Amino acid sequence: MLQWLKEPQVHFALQESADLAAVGVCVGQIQQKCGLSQSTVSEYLTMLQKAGLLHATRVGQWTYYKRNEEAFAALSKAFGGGEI
Amino acid sequence: MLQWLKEPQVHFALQESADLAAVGVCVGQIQQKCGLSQSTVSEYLTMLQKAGLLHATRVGQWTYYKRNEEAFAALSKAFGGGEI
DNA sequence: AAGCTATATCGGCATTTCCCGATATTTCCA
DNA sequence: TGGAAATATCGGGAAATGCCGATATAGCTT
Repeated sequence: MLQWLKEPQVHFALQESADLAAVGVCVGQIQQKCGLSQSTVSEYLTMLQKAGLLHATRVGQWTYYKRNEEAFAALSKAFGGGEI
Repeated sequence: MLQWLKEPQVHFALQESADLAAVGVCVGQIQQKCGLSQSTVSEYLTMLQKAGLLHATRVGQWTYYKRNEEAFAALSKAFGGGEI
């Protein structure tokens, strides 16, 4: 799921006038792709957002999620920096 | 535990003539330090070894575990290299 | 061989995590 | 305003994980 969001243009069909890379991908699209239930996907994305790994934007009835690359860079640094 | 094994000389008393950095740390020492049961520690170390993160060396009645830094480097690279 | 020490494996209980359906909430549209 | 669509939250069953004591195995030492 996180890898899909790394390159949304590659993995998701674009939604009307929405710019996938800029605004993100909505729950329904991800749900459809991964095959889990709507509640599970929503829950999961909410967790990742609360953990700081994703950024959520509510637009109308949709919530668009996209990666917070800074958080991933920090994680990467933690690994590479010998903290683990 | 993995962080302790990063610098065994710092976290463990050396055992007789054993070179901690070279051969590793035995189960008993780790168990004593982390406070979990012998079976739990052994089980955990075995898992990490099977996962490729640790290297095990049996010497007499002791099994010495040390980090497989290459595996950690690969993990770090996976994070930093955009695979995640 | 007998007994001791260090480690490994097994069976099982307690807790946590995964994932779902049902329901609530938010927002749009007729 | 009433209803439909998208998402969020709740309650709970199933599966996985954490950790333990008991027991098995391996390698001393006498």
